[in-house]
Amino acid sequence: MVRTETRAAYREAILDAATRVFGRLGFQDAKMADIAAEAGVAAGTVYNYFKNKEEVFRSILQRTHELVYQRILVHQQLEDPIERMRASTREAFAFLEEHGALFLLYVSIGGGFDWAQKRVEQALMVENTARYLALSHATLRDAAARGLIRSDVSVEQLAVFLSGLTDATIFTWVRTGCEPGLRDQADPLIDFFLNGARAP
Amino acid sequence: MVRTETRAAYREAILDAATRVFGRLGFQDAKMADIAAEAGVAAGTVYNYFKNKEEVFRSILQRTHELVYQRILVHQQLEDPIERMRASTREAFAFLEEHGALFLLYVSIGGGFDWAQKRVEQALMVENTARYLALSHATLRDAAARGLIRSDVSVEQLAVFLSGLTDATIFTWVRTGCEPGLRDQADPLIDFFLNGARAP
Amino acid sequence: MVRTETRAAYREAILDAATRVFGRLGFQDAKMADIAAEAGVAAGTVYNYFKNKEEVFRSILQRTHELVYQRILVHQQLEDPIERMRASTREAFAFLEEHGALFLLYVSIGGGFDWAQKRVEQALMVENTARYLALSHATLRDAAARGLIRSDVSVEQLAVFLSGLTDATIFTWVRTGCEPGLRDQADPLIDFFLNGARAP
Amino acid sequence: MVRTETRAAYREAILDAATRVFGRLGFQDAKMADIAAEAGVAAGTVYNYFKNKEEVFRSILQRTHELVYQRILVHQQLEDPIERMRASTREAFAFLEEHGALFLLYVSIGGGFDWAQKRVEQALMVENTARYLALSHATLRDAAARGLIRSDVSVEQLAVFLSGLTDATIFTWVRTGCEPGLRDQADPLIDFFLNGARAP
DNA sequence: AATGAATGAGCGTTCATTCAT
DNA sequence: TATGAATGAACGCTCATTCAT
Repeated sequence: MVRTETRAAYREAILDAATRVFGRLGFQDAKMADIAAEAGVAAGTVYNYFKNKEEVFRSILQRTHELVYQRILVHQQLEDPIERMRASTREAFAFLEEHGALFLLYVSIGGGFDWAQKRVEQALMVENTARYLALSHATLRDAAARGLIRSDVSVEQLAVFLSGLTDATIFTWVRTGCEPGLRDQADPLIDFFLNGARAP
Repeated sequence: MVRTETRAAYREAILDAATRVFGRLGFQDAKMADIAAEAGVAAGTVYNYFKNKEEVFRSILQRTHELVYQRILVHQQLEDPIERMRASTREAFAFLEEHGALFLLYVSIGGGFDWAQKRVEQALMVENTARYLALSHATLRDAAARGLIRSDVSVEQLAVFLSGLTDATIFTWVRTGCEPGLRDQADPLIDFFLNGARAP
Repeated sequence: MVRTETRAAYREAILDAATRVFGRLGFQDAKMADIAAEAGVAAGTVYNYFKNKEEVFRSILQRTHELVYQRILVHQQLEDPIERMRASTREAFAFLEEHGALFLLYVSIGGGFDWAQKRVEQALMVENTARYLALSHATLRDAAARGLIRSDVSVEQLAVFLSGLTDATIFTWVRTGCEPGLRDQADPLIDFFLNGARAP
Repeated sequence: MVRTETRAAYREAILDAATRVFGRLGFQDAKMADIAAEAGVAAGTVYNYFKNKEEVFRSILQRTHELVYQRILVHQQLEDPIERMRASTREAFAFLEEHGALFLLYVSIGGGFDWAQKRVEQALMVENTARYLALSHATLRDAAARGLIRSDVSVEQLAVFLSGLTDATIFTWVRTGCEPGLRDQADPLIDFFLNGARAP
């Protein structure tokens, strides 16, 4: 039992360290030696827990997605779909404020990573993104059924827009230095999503 | 004069080649040898025109931004700010449809590239982004002044939302395989920007 | 006593496992982990019995040589030196048929192993080879004394030829897939050794 | 042209250096850095001429085999098959005396090299060995047809014996320090091959 | 100015060996 | 004494960049 706990602790420590290092340097510039040093273990030790650098990265991604997903999932029981949207967005923003570096990591997959052959990662991304989208679709469908949002635009299209607004807000937050207060932007975001820019 | 033209032609040829290669492989996986081969020149020749790999990348970015900016600039003379938005978005989408690979390149900067020290690129990105934003801000300010859009949300905030909608649309387009028709999504996008998701 | 027996049993089990693994992969490609796994013990355990990988190898060699030597020794009491040769060769071939892998191991020392500094192994080889040669020399000397073989060629030279014929036969046997029947080639070999290729 | 010559010269220089290093240290212990240093080039340069370490090795082997084969081939026009055997053996021994290190290299393939998966090398070996054997078979068949050697043993079997005698002689020569005089052992060897050890 | 080969620093990964439990 | 995880030195190979021609 102790063994198992120790192993798990090592694994987590390495993932934590890797998250910091990847967040600081990006996938390519992060060296396995950096990660090991940050975790306070020998270089070889990392390989006792992960097959290679890519798997370290993949594991962080998976762990993070799982975490965020679970936290968002909690709010899906809210009756009002609009409230569900607000709560989900707020939760996602809160998570980012707590784990700033993670986002940098998240973003870093968007591009340089595994461009061509190694679409594997992208597949993983897509799969995870799909889970979020499924929640979003369900909520929007519910809202449409209740007449709360327009039905002349598909929920898929609306979900794209909603995620766009969310991502843009996050990007801007990161660009402006991750100042506290991101989570307060959830409600204005949803308001805009609902009402648009047209003067009332 | 001929000299100058020849130099310019070489330069352009290399940038064209590099754009294709970066678009295909991403910054990290693209080798200088690949670029040289694609351009039909020797590896060393690339270094007669660009200091290093990074400068090749930077130059593509700059050239592209300039191109897009000029094409968007043309529409800024439109009287109606809403029309300006529509035209600008349409123009940006049209450009992407014509130069698909460029976007991949653009995206590739989002992440792995220049993560830490090399914030230089990001500065360049920010600068260019700022130019677009300035246009966007001006248009939105104009629209607000004419009472076409709400004034209880800052134009800066609205610009963020607008760019978010645009980016999300582009992302989705790329993810679904760059099928023709992106430019047709400009109007629905602006409509949504103006009206939001609320049932009318 | 039990202790000692247990230790000996462990040692033998590890050597057996190592013989299989070395035979399968060769010295370089065989990992200590492989050997430990094959023996059903932990990696560290191997080091309780052998100083290092090299000593494991050396021990196998020694054990094998001892075994073969003892089996060959039995036949040295035969009166007729020619019969002694036949019996010895037959015995060696029989051993190889029973322990195919061992030969692979034996061969694997011929080359990559211990090339430079590590001449130690070669010394051990030479020493063991010398024991076989001593038997061979004695037999040939006996045969020469009885006028059974020519005396115008030194027994040392004849022993070299005899071992060459033996090795070549073994090599060919290995190259053709270790098919059963090697031991049947002992007599034709000795016949050739005695009579040569000249048409009678 | 100069280019081609220069390239060829580099290639040869690297192969020469590699032959010395492999001969000194064996395949495994020879480092690419050693080879590069011995050749007086940078480590990376070796990779401009050979895909990897294995290919360097393979190339040496091939080059050597070709050389020896050509030298032996010259003597195949001799009328008398026995003379052909003598000349071929003498030629092979002469080559070894001139290129001592090569044999060590040759031997080093016998074992540690490419044990399991990498049977490729062995295939190459077998192929080259086959060429020598073909010559040997032809000569022996010729001798048998003329009634010079016995016909109750297959030429294939006799070729195995002949190569065994040759290899054993070489081995002994190497073991005793590569003293000059190897080529003088060709005739006694053939004599033994023909007459065997039986007292006349 | 173009060429294309030489350069060599740099890094992911392996695995024999050690050591705390 | 067995365990099995931690260790870290070692090395093949890549590729951006330089430079002689």
